[in-house]
Amino acid sequence: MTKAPETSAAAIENKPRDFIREIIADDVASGRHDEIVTRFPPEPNGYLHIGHGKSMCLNFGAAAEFQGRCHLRFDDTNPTKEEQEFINAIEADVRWLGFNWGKHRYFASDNFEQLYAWAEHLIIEAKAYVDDLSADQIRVYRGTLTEPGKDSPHRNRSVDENLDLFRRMRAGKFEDGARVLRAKIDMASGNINLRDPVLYRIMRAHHPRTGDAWCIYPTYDYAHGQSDAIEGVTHSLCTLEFEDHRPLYDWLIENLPTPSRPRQYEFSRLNLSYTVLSKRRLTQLVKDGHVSGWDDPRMPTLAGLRRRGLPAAALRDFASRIGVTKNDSVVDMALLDHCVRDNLNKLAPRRMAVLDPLKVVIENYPEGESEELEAVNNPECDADGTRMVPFGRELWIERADFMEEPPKKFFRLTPGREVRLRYAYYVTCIDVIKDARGNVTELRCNYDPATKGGNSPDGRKVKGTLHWVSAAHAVGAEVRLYENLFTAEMPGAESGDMLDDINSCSLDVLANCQLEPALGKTAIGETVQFERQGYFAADPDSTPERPVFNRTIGLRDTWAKVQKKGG
RNA sequence: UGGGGCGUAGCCAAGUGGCCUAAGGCACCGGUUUUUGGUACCGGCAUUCGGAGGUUCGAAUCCUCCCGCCCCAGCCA
Repeated sequence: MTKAPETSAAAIENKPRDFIREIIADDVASGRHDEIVTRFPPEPNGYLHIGHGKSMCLNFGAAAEFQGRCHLRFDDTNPTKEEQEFINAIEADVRWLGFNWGKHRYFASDNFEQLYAWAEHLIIEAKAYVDDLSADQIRVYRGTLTEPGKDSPHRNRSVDENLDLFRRMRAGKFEDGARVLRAKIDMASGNINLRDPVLYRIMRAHHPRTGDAWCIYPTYDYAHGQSDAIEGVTHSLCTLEFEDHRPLYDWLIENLPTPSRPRQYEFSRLNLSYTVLSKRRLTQLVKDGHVSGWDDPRMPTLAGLRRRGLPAAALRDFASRIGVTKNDSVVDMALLDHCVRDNLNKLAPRRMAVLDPLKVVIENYPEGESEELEAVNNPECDADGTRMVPFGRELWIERADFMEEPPKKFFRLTPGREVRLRYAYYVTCIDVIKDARGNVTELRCNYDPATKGGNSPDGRKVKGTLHWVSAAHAVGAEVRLYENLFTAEMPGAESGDMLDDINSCSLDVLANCQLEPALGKTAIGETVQFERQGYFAADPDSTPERPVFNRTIGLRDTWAKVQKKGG
């Protein structure tokens, strides 16, 4: 059930599935490159989310389809925000999603010495200069969106003076922020990125990779394209907001003696309804404690989705379904849900678990006895075989599966009605026990021994089939039910503050769930189907005595829809 | 008001002048099967492509104008 066959089929047919692959296919056809090389370039300042997943599927996927390679490159040019913890987490997430960078793991910081040398080259060519203006002054000189900027008074320093100043910047002779190196392009350009962009800034910060070797650091614009060129990247794919950086990307490549000529192409970033995907906002959710951490199962981070129980293959399937374009779009969360159900339906073992238990006593079943009944592990996969499930006189069923006064289309248990207990027997409710306040506390039923396994020899039919757990054998557990983190499709769209749309009911912890015995041995991270309810993944918080499950996603529930319609 | 992009159904998205009275998927609505009210299967769901003109025998695809939305004024990426 992996997606690999589909991917290779697409590669064999060599059918571009989006405009990026079309560009690559054209370049392959024209023989522009010997080998296609892409790169996935995260900054290690946070955890990867599903939007990065889309990017990885594009970069690693397209490279593989064209027999090329994809590098993992950390864009680590700002040591004030980057941490080793994030580097480790990112690598784990890329691997989990199913991608392999082989020996091609790079850091922009690997290139610091070369980047510095090229900066001197620009200075010597009179294409870069050291500016003494403060950050505030530079902003003023930059002009506005509609008004051109003004040249800095230091724009026409001599090459020698610039070289000297820049060397002293590197040598730590100046305070943080005292000077910057700027490209000398065009202060009147309509494109603000071309108004003498900053290439280097002075920043005394400990870098996770280079430690304290540097006190000047290159900016993204200066480091990124040159790192692409050094690595031999042919297609540098990024999101739309970098579109107007492309002239600068090209300017630098054209004015530097780089070993190759990469090209940048832009596609639209992923937006998903009912969640947020900006690193700034995800960081805020974590830091302000609205979630338990980066791997909270409600988070759209890869770590969160993994803990929630989403299979990596479902995420890859999702990526291929949403496509790659330049349209601003918001993908319906329902599509992700569908991909998850589709994958898990084929692969997840079936088990029985009662989330909200109601006691049932089978009056005509002998006291103190029990038996084992055969249950199918996965009707979608015969090879998964069967298992034995214990049955006894006292059972747990789902409270929602009984109604004393049922509405018209309620097919489940009700006084006097016969239903099937899945893989067990037909039972009929003969009495309802209540407490002083009138709450149902227990059901008394009779079973028909001739219906063992769940079929009646006389061919009589029942409308309802219920899941159940033998009370004597049940394993107690905690189950965590999740909903979307936000109640609005686009959090914060109305008020400007996403917190106004946060869903206060996004987590519901059920402490008294009863599971069939086999569930007590579920491996952490494994996702199973609780029959008739949904898919659930064993959480790392589980202990041998008490498993904890996260609801990955519920089964489609047409009964809930019927109920809703009925009133 | 400068620069750069984008507009095909509720959502995503094919389409690159004639086979488009516009693929496919999600969602939704019907129905069949069913020991999961799950799955699977069948059927429905844009005479119309942001709008208006124009070119053409013929336009979602070409041209013109207009409208709407997104991004850019970090020494963030």
